[in-house]
Amino acid sequence: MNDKDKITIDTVSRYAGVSKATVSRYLNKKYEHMSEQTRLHIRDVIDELGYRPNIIARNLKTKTTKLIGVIVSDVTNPVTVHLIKGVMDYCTKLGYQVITASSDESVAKEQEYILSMVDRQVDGLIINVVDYNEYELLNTLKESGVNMVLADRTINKILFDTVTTDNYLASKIMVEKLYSMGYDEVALFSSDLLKSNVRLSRYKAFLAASKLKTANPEEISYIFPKEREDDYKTALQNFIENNPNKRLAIFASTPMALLNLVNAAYELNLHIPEDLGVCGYDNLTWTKLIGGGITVVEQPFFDVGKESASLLLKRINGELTGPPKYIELESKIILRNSTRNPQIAKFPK
Amino acid sequence: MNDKDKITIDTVSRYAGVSKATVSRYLNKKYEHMSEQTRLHIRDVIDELGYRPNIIARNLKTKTTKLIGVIVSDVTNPVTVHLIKGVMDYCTKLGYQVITASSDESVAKEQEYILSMVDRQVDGLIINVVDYNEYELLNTLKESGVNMVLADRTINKILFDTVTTDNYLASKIMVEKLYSMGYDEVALFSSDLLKSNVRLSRYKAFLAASKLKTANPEEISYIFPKEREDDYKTALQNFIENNPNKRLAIFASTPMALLNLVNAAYELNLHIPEDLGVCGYDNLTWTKLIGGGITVVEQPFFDVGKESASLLLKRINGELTGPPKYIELESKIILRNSTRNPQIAKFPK
DNA sequence: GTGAAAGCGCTAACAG
DNA sequence: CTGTTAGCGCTTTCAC
Repeated sequence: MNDKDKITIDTVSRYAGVSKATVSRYLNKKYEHMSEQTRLHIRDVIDELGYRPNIIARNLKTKTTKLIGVIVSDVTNPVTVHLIKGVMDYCTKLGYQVITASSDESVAKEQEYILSMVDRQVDGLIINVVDYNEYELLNTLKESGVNMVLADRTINKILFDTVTTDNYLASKIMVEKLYSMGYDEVALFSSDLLKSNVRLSRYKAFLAASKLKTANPEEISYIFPKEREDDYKTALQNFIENNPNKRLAIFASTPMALLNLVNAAYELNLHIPEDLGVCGYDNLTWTKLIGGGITVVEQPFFDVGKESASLLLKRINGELTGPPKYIELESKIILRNSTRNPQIAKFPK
Repeated sequence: MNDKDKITIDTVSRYAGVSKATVSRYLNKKYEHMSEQTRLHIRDVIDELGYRPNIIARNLKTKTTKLIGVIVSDVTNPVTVHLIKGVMDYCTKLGYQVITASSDESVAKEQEYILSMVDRQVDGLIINVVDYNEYELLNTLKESGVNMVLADRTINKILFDTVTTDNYLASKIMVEKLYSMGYDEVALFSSDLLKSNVRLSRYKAFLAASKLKTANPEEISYIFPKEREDDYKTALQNFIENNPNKRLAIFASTPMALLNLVNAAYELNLHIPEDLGVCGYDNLTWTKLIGGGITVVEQPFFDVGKESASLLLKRINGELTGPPKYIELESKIILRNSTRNPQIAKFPK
């Protein structure tokens, strides 16, 4: 970053005894109408000088930055992280770089980051939206032709290409499977579902799957807006006391709910799977270990990222036109020990 | 991204009936020598037009991008992720944006990403280096005055500001604590330690702490370059068989080793903490749950990121000059159930 | 307090 | 096959 001896395309052209245009052609690999001699010569001069083109100058001229902005609701989320990796790997391979931000579940931050990325002239945006409501800015962006794809979380009005997973279907199958394995009653434990379509879909799927098996699925849907340990314990105790002599299972529709559920079971001295069947989202490391393994729904998050990037770059290059696509990738149910053994739940000792 | 009706500083100046220079002053909040009237007027025109400055053009002129590059060895690593978050939060607050890449433990990729980020004129770089060897590029960068800080992982020659954690000290204390709690023999389980100073420090600390307590600490240092489940099982069995009638504990110096160790114990039907004391790195979610909680060393990774960013931005702004700083942040030992109960190990049934 | 003009480093017609 | 020229959209002296 020394200022004096900065080497620009001008330096190179002077040393090589050619024009800047020719050097530029070389840089952009437009060798067609270029003598091999000058090509080699320019190469040598560039080598010798250690010249590196200034991308910013190029960006200004070409009005394209080869930058993709990614805004996720939480970078530290162990699941989201694979989405980011999927985006990165795909983008990197095609010569794009990725600029990341974490909205921390705040719509205000999300908007702020969208704007600052657009200001920075990113070629496109991949967003894991905080809220399922479309807002003014999104419409404006849409109108002004900003390339954007929604990953994982969706908004109610399909304005942009969207890549997500089969939350409804996978959850429905999961719950149905529990019943068909021999459980008499399946409850839902979920984190707060106010803002995300993802959680809502899983909830609806639970209701749909339970409808034919139990009287009031709403009554055994436990939602935990505060994620308080005690609430989980109370709910769990509640569920068991209200269902004596039944084989019970719980579907925890978020990793947080699953974690808290497992913890509550531990604290109440309930054994999994002897006293209680347990399954949930997602396939985190610890789910392999606890109680000999917990049955989970695994979402293809790397692929969600990859597919999002793929759609985005296709839009950017004009390879894809027309109305927004909506893609659901298939989740996988991983059966483990925690749902192995439907039995009458014993009351906590 | 419409081309026709693009609104530039020129549009604004024309509408406002002032010069581009004045608008530029407004944009950069140089209100000192500016009548309130024109200031307000320009504000209104900008509002009305919905003008947004083109950051790229500004970057080209000012030769500063307010972009920070972060290259980590693995973005999906649940620990690293907090480092990134620390960097992001700090940078965002100061108006910088973060461009991220994952070297996937490849020095070649690391170099490639460094170069492409430098080409993109990032103001500075934060790197979680793959290898402790300094290489040519690093020296070149150093000489050309590129601002760079090394986070978590270090290189042997201190070329750049470095922020890491007290790996040696924390590991030493951890092992000493195990002995003082009543364990007779403490083994080390570690992932491959070829390339990272982090792992090497922990290994050396183990040797130092064990020296006075046991004859040949090297012999009970188990390294697993392949991370194969069976190797863990064999090693564990080995350690126990060779130490009959002793209270045994294991220090797993990486999360991977800890995970595999716990799994191996499970498979061998060894109970934690009844048959075996276990502790290790890092404080991942699942360590709270397994066997009523596993004792771990928790590294302040968010702060490592934050401090790295802080140093970097200080260098960039010239608030910090002189030789590279080397900072070790303090880890915290979290005592849990897994080391609660030093007992004679029973042979696996 | 404001404007004119030059230029950041590159690309892309258009000539030749 | 190569050079000339005119910007991209902004900032920044230097005048006035």
